[in-house]
Amino acid sequence: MTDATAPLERYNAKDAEPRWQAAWAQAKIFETDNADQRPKYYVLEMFPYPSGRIHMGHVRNYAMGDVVARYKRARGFNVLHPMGWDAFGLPAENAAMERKVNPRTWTYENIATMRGQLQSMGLSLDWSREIATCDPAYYKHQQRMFLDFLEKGLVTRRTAKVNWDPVDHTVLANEQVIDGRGWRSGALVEQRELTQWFFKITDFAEDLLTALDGLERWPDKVRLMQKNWIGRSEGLEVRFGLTEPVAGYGDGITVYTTRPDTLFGAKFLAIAADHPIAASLAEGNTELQAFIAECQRIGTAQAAIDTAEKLGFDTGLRVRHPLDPSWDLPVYVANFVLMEYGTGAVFGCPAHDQRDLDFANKYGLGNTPVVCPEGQDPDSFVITDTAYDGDGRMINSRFLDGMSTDEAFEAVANRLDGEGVATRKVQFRLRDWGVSRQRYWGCPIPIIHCDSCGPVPVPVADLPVKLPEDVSFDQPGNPLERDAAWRQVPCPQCGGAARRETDTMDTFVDSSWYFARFTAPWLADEPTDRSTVDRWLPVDQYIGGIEHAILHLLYARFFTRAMRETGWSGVSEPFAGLFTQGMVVHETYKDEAGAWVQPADVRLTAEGGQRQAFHVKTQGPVSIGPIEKMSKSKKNVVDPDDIIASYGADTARWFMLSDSPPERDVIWTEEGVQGAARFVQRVWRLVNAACAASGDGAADLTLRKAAHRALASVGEDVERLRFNRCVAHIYTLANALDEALRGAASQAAAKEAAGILTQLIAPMMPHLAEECWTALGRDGLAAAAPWPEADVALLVEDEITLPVQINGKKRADVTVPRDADAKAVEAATLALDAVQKVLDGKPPRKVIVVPGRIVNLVV
RNA sequence: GCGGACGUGGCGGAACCGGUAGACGCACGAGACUUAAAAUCUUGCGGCCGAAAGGCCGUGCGGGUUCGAGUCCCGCCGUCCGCACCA
Repeated sequence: MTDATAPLERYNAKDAEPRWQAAWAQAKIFETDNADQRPKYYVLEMFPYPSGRIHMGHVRNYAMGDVVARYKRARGFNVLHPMGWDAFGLPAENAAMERKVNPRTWTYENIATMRGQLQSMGLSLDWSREIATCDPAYYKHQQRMFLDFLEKGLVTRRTAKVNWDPVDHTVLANEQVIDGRGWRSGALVEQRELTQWFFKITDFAEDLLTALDGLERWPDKVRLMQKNWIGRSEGLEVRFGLTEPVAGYGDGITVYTTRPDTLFGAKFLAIAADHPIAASLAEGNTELQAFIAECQRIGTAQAAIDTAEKLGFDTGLRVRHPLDPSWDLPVYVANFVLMEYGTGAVFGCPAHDQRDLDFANKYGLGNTPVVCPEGQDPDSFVITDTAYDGDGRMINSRFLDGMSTDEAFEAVANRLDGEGVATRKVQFRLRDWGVSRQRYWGCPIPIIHCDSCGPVPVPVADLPVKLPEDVSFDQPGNPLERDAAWRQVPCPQCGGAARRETDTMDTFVDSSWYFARFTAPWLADEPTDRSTVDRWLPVDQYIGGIEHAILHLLYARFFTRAMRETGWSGVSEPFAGLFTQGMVVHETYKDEAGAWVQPADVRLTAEGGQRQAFHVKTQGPVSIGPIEKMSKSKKNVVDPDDIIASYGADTARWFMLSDSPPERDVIWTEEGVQGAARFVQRVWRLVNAACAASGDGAADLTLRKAAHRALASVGEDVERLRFNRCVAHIYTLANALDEALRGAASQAAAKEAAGILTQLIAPMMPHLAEECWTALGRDGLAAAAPWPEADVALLVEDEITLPVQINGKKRADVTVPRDADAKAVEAATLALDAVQKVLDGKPPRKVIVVPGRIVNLVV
């Protein structure tokens, strides 16, 4: 019943949104009080890198987090929902080189821009807790914890082979090398020997692995990825005695194996090219030197590894089999053995390892099967070019014959262990986290190098070690190394001339504890306050991209444990609930010349279902390409500012939450945004129509049921982060309200339903909700209103309609009272005309009644 | 190669513990209002047969379990993701 005399003005987002943002800020309703005694809820989205402008991925991420924050607030929780900036990193230095701006200036300008953009989204953030990791007030505490970790033995400095990114001129951690390339630069990574600082993440390998089981609100996928990354295996370190000692090395080679059961199938030993014994042997052996050099050359390029043949070099050395001193095995240097894993040496069992088999076949070493699959005749079991790596019965293995592989493993382990030849060893794939970066724009490592005292920690009282402000980027490399004034300092221990560590910390260190800092970012002297951090952590709901499944999420788990060890927190796990959202993707467009065209320049038509695209300027045809992740290179990006300017933040948020399940990619389409914009206006019309309703109330009960059903469903789905379903429930309620207004809803019932609709949209479209709240004449702010309780009595129907199947096919419906028992349902079903016609006087062979679900007759 | 996830209309997707497949939205068609367009409203929309009532087919493919399978089991095919010489 819309009032036709005075046409309703359209909802004006441009006017309403800043107005409500100001109202929220003034009421300070999103500022969180640590002393508030209500149950806490900490919701956090991964903080952004201040690259310049926010992108649609940010909009999606923060829209989701904001729904949770606003919903939990309405549910009576003391919600912490902070925002900050992951502000150190290479792009600032690249900008400095390209545009001659100071990295700090560049970063803070970006922060200002992006803060404004986030604020225009209407996010319910506590801006009073904002932090930037490049602020000395932040990294001071990171330096403090570095020193604490050092004292606890959780930081070490050692020479190691590291991944060197030749484009970014810095070292990368293993986690930061993707397919042999730097995660940022995409450059092929080289191996270099450097002295570096390491965080001893491997000290926690076992705990990081087993604790994954307790992270029940993490995606299985992420837990599995971390599990594989940590890569635990149980095996044996076995010493093979050399028939003759090697000068400068010793008289035995230790290998690591997870298959000691197959020891009687051994045909050779293989050692890594950079194994110490290989180095000893290479002295004076130019052939071996050449082979080692060749291995190292191939070893740096991932592509080569994929195709590289198994190559070996017979050293001429012989070792004795640990279970039979009369049995000698040749020792090869092989290109497939990694020095970094295990002991850098393996024994080869060709029959039961494909790689060993390839190698043995190439060098004519033969094979002896020692594990026979169940059901296979041992006498006819022969291995030619496919190794058998499964379980079975031991054969050709002397005292092991007849045992299972597991029994044989134990028997060998016990025997060799008893003889002092082998020890059981749990091996991890995970390696220590190298945190040294040869870059300027990062947290300085608080160490001073003194020729007489070695590396000396900077005294806590002298923290922070601040980055020098006046730096030049006119030369490649790290400006800190060239800054003599900054570098040269007296040794804190002996007072002699010394120099600062010029490496800075990996920026992943910065993001490994920011969630803890948010709990009390104002603390000047300490990183955290124990009682505060212990009350807020773990984060109840963390939301971010899947790309951090290993990197950031593993580092943060380590760092939280290290903080626990050093007393800065009492918790072990940083994130109790994790949600990984999908990407924002978009169609790609190309003009006739094959150049990428940005969506803003494309006009789409769809006459008769045939989609066509034209360039808005030239009117020339544009071809529609595949849907891909938004990227600058393909120009398929949509600027959030443009969307907010033309449609408003609520429309952008609503569209982001509609349709696609949040963990999947969402396809950004112009039609979709327009659909969202239409719904914004529709809600506005409905709420106003409800205020003007004047029906006799005939539709009231139906409407109230619909409203409370939506209320219950939306609540349940927000809790499970199924925002696309929330959207569907809200549409259903809007349809019901429309229907009821056309029918005869009373004003009271219409306004109640409109009020519920307003509260349901409030977490997603908060500005529109405030405007509707005011139109409905409700007090205060919708953002501060408690969540309405669903009336359970309205959720159940008195009568239910069940489908009736005959032989599994639906043939009729039967309507029965809600609490009808199986007998009554059966009787009602058999009385149906449609059923009687089929039965034709005969009784059904079987009747299945599932109360509240279905009836199935077998005839 | 190893590990994992997924496969439903023109599209995004829904379907809880095995119980009415396609909710909700987008796109599209027809109609109303309008001089016209936009907006809005009504209506249709998996395929085939039919005027309709209704019937048959249908959740990647082939089998199986079950009164009943998108859902469970076995075997294929395809797509995506992660790891990748890890001993």
